[in-house]
This record gives sequence, structure tokens and C-alpha cells, in this order.
Amino acid sequence: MQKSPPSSPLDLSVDNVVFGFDGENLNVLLIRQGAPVDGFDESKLQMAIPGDLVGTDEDLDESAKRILAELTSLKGIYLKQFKTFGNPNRVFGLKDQAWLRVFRANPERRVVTVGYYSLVSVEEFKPTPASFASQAKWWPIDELPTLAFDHNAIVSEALSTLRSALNDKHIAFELLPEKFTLSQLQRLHESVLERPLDKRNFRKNMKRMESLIPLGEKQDGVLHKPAQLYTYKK
Amino acid sequence: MQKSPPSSPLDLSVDNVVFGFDGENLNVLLIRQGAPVDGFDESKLQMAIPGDLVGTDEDLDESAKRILAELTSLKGIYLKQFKTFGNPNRVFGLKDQAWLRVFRANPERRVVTVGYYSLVSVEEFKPTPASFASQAKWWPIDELPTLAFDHNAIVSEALSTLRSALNDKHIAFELLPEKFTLSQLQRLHESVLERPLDKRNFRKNMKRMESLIPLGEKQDGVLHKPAQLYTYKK
DNA sequence: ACAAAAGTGTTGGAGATACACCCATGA
DNA sequence: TCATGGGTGTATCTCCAACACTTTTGT
Repeated sequence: MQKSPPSSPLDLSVDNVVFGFDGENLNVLLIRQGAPVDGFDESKLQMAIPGDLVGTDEDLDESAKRILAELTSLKGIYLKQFKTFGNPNRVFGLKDQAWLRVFRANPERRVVTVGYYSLVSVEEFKPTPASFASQAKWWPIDELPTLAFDHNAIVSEALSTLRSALNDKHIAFELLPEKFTLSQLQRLHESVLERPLDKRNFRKNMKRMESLIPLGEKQDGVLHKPAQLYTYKK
Repeated sequence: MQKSPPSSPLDLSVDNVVFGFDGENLNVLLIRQGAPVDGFDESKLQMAIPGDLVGTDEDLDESAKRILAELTSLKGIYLKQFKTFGNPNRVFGLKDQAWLRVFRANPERRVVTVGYYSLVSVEEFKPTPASFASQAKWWPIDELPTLAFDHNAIVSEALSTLRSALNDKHIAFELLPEKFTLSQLQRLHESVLERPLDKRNFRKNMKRMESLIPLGEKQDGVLHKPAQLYTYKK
């Protein structure tokens, strides 16, 4: 073995698939890919999942957290690495050329990206108009537009990962508001798993986990029998 | 958003954790970290898992395959990405300085590595003295020396991944020779899971999977009742 | 009274666990 | 004949799936 040849430069990014549940459907948080800039045709701005280049001395998990916070003002949420995407041409599609040339210092450079997914409750995060996050918006997962780069593929891999994680872990609770009903929890599971679940069996299963805590309170303002509220304490 | 700052150069590598089962214990394939070179104190050569920098236009899976083949002559095996390691200082430990300066074109550069694991049968791969792989050697997983960089951590994460994969997939068969006995298969499961399994229950489970095929043959040359041989056909 | 979702138990089948003895071979 | 691992069956329990009606509230 001799010295490895000087490798050609390569950029590393992270991309975050942020799932949000609104009580009804599973959503993904999308941003406009870079804010409008003079001399750039805005129609060329695609939707994308929030991601950016990893900082010079930044650990990956750190970087994912920072970038998500910068682009969406989301903090302190469950964030998990699930797969690294390294197709040498993943950023070089025709649709992505214009953006790269405007927004990247080295548009010709290969970009490898580390995929993370995260989970929040739509209730607890409404994109705020005044910030960087002004462009962030929830999209129902089955109505996603064509996204920048290979982001559609990244989202669908994240979804499979989430689906299998849901079976043995308790991550679903990250997707709900602090107080929630069992029906909301069930609808969440159904959206993720894409199949209907039996109400009685579902409740049986949930109720025997100790981290699911019934509050004394009930829903109100609903036009039907008010449900018991629960919370989650790990 | 303005142009991202020119990011400082960064190298990308892949590292392969190759698990091998010898009928008794679970092993990991280690290599000497780079062949001896004039003017380099051989005592500075550490053991490492086989990995190297990703090629300029190479996809990650491809790269993992190529590098594994180059360093160990292993081809056509199960190879799966499991996690990317990006601690900014992961290659800058004291113990790794000397090697980096001799073998890497850019020893000061941060290296992010994509971890893969793979599975082979020790029976079917004995490192051959004549090749690049001359330095490759099996080590029992519970007696690993201190490895280069963060390779010990990479191995232990790979092991957890393997352990959970074993439950629902059929990957164990990659670790056995073409013909094997049920006891060997059981010992393999036990080494990976690190707990004893009941013989009758284990056999019941295995026998009802159709890809496990009993051959007409029996072991011989053993000093006990010879066992039925099986093979695996997916 | 009606509409809408909340809430509640039982049964049957499948799969997991626990457990102990006889068998075939080589030395 | 002895030592060594190979090979086999049954009973119990737990987990999962299927399934329909009554209750509480707001209008």
C-alpha cells in the first residue's frame, strides 16, 4: 500500500426528515430551498427537506441539530441518523443545477449526505412567519411534490425506518402534543403503518405500558363523548 | 441564505466489519494497517478493520465492496451499511498520528467514515498468504486488541446491529460453510445473541423455514453420533 | 332524539417457553 | 463400555387477532 491518491474534494451534508402528526395525517416538514436572492429566478426554488453542509469541526449529530434549528427553529427533538446517501450524482440532476450554482461555493462538487429523521407534534410546532423558518411548511406525506436532489428517496427511506422503529420503540409519542387521547395515538400509528388497527386491541396494548399515563382530565369542546387525556413520561 | 462558506476539505472512507463464525466463536477480520514501508517503524502498525477512502466517482456500496475485495480478497458477500461515524477527531488520536503521516496524502484532514458490516463463513475464507490479504487474520470478538482510530467502537456498534438483524432475517447463514449442522447453526446464534438457546425449540424454529434444506449426508470423522448436514437455499 | 366518537371483554389460534431422555459413533 | 454430542415431543403460557354494543356529550 502506498499513499492514497489525493482524493478529489467532496462535501458532506446532513438532511433531516421531520415527521409531524396533526391528529389526522402524517406530514413532512419542507422548506423552500434557499431564500430568494437577487438575480435568481424564484421559480427555480424547489421544495426540500431541511439540510445543509456539515461544519468544519462539527460532529454529525450536532450538525443535524444545528441545521434543523437554523432552518426551522425546532429544538430539542428526537433526531436519529438512519442512512448515508452517497450516489456520486445525487445532486447533479438537471433540476438542481441552477440552485447549486447560486447557493453553493463549489457547485461542481460531489455531496454525500447523512440522513436523519425526527419527530414532532404539529400542534407544538407551527412554523413562525418572522424567521428563517418562514418558508417551512407541513406537507401531507402522500402529497409531496418533487423535491430537490434525491430528497424524495430520502423521505421514503426515512419512512420505512420509522415504520419498523414504531413496532418496538416508543418514539410515536414524540409526534403528539403533551396531552393526547388514545384515538389520536391510534390514528398516528395507523398513518405510519398505513393499515387500520383494531381499537380494542390497540388500547389493550397501549394501556399495559407504564410510561403512558392517564391524566384526570377530559377533552372538552368536542361534539361527542369527551375522551380521557393521556400523557407520556419515560 | 447566502452561499455556504467554502467548506474545509474532508475525506470520506468506508470501513467494513467482517464477521466470521468458525463453528465455535464469532470472529472479526482484522488487517495490519498498511503494509510495511521503508522508513516506517513497523511497531507503529496497528490492527484495523479493512477500510479505505472512497473513490472519486464511486457509490458507497460499490466502494465498500471494492475495498473489502482489495484488502481481503473477499467477494460477493452480504454487505450492509449500518452507520456513519463523523466525530471530527476520530482519526486524530495520538496512536494514529504516525500512520496518518506516512500513508495519507492529507494527514491533517478530517475523515468521516461509513460503516458496513458483512458476514462470511470462516471455513470458506482462510486468508491467503500470497496476497494483499496476507495480513488479514481472524480474531475472536471478545479478544480484540486496541484497533486503529475508532475501530473498536465501530465493531461494537456493528455487533449490536447484527444482533438485532438476526432476529428477523436470515443473515446467519452467510456465516456458515455451505454444509453445516444444526448445532453449528445454534452455536452461531448463541454467539451473536450472547445467550443460550433451547435445543429443541431452536430446531423446531429452524426446521420450519423452507430455505433450510437437509442433505442426505452425515458428518463423519467425529467422535460421537454424526449429525445430519444441512444447506441453505434462498 | 340524534349524531359522533369514546369506551369496554371474550374467545380461539399461533407461537414461545420449559423441560429429560435415548441414540449412534469412535476410542 | 464409555464419553460425546445428536436427536426427539408434550404441556403450558403468552401474545395477537377477530369481533359488536353501550355510553357520553353537544346540538
